[in-house]
Amino acid sequence: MNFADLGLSDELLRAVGDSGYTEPTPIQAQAIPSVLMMKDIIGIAQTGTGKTASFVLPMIDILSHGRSRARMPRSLILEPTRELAAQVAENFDKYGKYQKLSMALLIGGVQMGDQVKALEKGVDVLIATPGRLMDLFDRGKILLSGCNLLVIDEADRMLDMGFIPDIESICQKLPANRQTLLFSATMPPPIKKLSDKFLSNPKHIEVARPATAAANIEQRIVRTSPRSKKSTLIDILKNEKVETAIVFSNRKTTVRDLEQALKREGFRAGQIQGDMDQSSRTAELQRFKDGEINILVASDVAARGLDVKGVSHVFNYDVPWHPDDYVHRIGRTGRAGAKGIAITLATPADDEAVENIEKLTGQKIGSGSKDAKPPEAEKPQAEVKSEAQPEAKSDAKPDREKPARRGRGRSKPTEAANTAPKSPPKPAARRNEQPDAPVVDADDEWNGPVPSFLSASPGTKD
DNA sequence: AAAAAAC
Repeated sequence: MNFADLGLSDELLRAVGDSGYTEPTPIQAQAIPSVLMMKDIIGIAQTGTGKTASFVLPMIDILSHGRSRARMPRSLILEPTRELAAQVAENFDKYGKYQKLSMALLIGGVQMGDQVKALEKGVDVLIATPGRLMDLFDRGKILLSGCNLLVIDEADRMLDMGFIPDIESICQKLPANRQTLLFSATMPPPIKKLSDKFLSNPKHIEVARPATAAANIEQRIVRTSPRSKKSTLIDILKNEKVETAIVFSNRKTTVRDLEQALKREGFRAGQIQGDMDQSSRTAELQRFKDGEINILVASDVAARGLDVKGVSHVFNYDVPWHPDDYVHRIGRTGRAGAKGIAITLATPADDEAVENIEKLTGQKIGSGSKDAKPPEAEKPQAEVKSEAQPEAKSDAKPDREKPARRGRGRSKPTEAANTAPKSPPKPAARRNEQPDAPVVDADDEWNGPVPSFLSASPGTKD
């Protein structure tokens, strides 16, 4: 399977090729032809599966025909956090470079002026967080009646954040005959309801079981006490050769304190959390990507979706109270089949939270992937659902009009394109265009500059 | 228990 087989334009294929990709990930192979045929889609996939490109690529081709009109964007992408929205915008830049496309990034925390100006000129795609979008809409700056393509990304996260009423209200402002793509890592009932209400006859695509930890991430737990937590972390950071790490904490205040403490210890540390103004958030992330700092202390604002290349370690300074968050956090490392190490600091009070995580992932944290088999073994725990069929015979074609088929039935290990290949995990510094572990790979998500010591030059292949 | 998101 090759990108060229998916029905994309030459310009787009060139841009994709420039980025060093040749083979689509399973979700891309399944979604792209359908999106091009204007079908609705429900994609069950986490970030890191190549999900973003699965809608960005076909959208660029769809939008390259036709013209935008003032205040009437032609498509809309909704994202839960500002950083994710920015990340998607970067994808449009990267893959749309040979086509002319206008876009506006509508997120809070920044001046409205430029956003309004862009809207007035007319844009092909709007990438937005719900709050700012609603705000601008209420101010009469946006008409959504010409918006024929809607993407709801990270729907379950939107649910967590209480955005569903906003999403519903936005959906109702769009033309009824639009195309809608909904992506979610899980399908809790409210999301199911939402999709029943706002999607018509969607094609279901599921590429990875939600809430499984990737086999290439070595998970460790370190028992400690609340009092000695900080010194424990510092010891590990010093003794283990930690190249690049994201340190997650449950509280914004802890993030702040910890960043200070690490700096005092001489670490090149920075922070990202929601109490910082947007410019600082952006700047800190950039410093991390640039390699100016190598330790990013973060709240869960950075837990999902953010993909900075080459993060060697993830620390849970606090055990997350929702087991889902654990999976998302550790997914910031070990991408693309590279090895990653996730270290969780646990105090006795965290016992229950740890148990819940182990229940969810079906593996003991302490022993990580050690007690089982090496990552490249035949059947790692965190195997992708084998039902996702990258081969997709010709049923990428329109004939398939089954509604709500929750394709649970088949579990034929097909061609194995989506089961872990034999190849050994690639070193973290390697670029990859071929996910070994679809649960957490994805160079496609983040497109910004990368710490030079973390990544090979783009386009470099093994 | 927290975090995120508009002004």
